[in-house]
Amino acid sequence: MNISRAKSGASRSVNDPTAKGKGPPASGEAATISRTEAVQDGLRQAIIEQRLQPGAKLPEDAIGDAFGTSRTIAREALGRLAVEGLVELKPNRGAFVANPTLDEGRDVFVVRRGLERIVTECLAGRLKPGEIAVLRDHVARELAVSGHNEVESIRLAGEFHLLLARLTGNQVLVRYVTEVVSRCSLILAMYGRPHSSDCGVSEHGEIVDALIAGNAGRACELMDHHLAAVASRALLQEKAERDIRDVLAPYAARIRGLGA
Amino acid sequence: MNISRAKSGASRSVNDPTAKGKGPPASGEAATISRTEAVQDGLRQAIIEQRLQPGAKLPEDAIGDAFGTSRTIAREALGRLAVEGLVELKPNRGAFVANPTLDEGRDVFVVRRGLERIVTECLAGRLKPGEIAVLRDHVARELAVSGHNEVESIRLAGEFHLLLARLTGNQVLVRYVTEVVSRCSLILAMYGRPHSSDCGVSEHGEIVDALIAGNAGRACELMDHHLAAVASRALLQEKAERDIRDVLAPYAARIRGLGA
DNA sequence: TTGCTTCTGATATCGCATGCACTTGATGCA
DNA sequence: TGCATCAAGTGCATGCGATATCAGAAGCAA
Repeated sequence: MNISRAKSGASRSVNDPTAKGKGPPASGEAATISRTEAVQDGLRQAIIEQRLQPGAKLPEDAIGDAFGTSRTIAREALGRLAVEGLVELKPNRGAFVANPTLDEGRDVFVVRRGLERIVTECLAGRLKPGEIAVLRDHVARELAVSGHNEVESIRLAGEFHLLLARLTGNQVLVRYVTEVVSRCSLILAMYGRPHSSDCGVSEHGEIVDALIAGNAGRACELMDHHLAAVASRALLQEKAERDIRDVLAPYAARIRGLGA
Repeated sequence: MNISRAKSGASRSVNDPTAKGKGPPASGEAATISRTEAVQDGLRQAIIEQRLQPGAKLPEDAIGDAFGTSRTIAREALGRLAVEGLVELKPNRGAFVANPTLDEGRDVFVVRRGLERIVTECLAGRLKPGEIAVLRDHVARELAVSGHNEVESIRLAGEFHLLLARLTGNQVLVRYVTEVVSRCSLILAMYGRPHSSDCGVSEHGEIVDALIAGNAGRACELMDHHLAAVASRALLQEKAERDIRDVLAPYAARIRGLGA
């Protein structure tokens, strides 16, 4: 009844052409495909924020219900998230929140460092005054919430990197950086230390300075160190025992001890 | 009748788990989702080989018919190709083969150079004997067809870069490189000179040599020059007048001349 | 009357929901 | 422990309403 047709208010409101940020009919990836994208974005957010735990099952029915759409839309969104690497599709079994291994995490960070290096090279010395203002403002906001709003802090930190990517004007780069930042968020949530998973704000500021100065070499170096630091904070072995066998190993040992 | 159900021989044969190249059930992007992927691959190939001209309409019905599936599958394949950038989706209008502008082409090449730089850094000095043999063999095959089989030559050239990416073992990298190589193929076909759109084979050989020698710096330099050369050959203005307005401009001028 | 613009109906195709068959994993039973 | 039965949920095709484009008709100006 509530899904009788596109009259469901929630999904309709989403469908209205709100954020059409792109240039008019110019570049490739045209206007959003509405509902699928809405569900995709919602799920992505939920996964990144760990509202959906890694490994959690994502039944098409349940997602359709939750978003007020049919399984068709849910299914398509899941397919795209699978391409992004945030969801794992098991044939005939369904979709699950990705549960990346530590090695996969390392791979993602390797690619991210490479991509952000391109961003840095594209931007060094080419920032316009207005863009500089936006960046400075962003860093200031990061500084403001730093220390007393963990969630927002992490969100802004990711946003900083996306902002840089967008400033290149290179849509391909934007897409890839968006993807790896998402995946890194998930990986950080899984393996990072609870309270150090955000970027160092001061490092962001330094990077902006180097970009403005037009010192490409230094900017790249700073960015790379910055990401290396994030990665090393993220990819700690300590929380890497998500694998059930590792988690259960000590218990199993205890039991074996009893038996012996 | 022929689409009564999964009895259609063509699509079934495709569905059988043939190429499951990936490691068993290990990493993220699990087993292929069969039919959708088959259609996606078929369309991708057709686009890259220019059997489907840039800008050509891709109706769901027609694609479904062609592949012996329903619109559902065709639709999903088109959606994924849109994410890849090979297809453009216009809301309520349908799908079209991407028609990238020269600027978009440049963007893709920028990202490709960055990605392949990562590949090179990952590989330098770490190739195992078996892998070296595979690479040498591939270059030899490129040399063999070079000059008298344009199509195969281009295919092998792209394959060389994919091969390198795969050797890194980094699945994220593999996916991104695969995508940009596809898009570069399309761009080369659109804007490149007819007979120089393939990679220089000798350059491939040199890159392999540098990788084996473990000279990361030189390998990166070679790779970057190589791709810069490909890009410069590709992104010529001369064929950039695909935009109808540009193509017709001289004719319009003539008419205006008559009128005046 | 001729040519141009605008309106309206027809058609093709999309967006989405839903139904049916089939696979998979679970449960009960020998 | 091994096997048959069953339920849950995916995989896919298809139907229905919606939307955009196009052809032709009507209206209007020259």
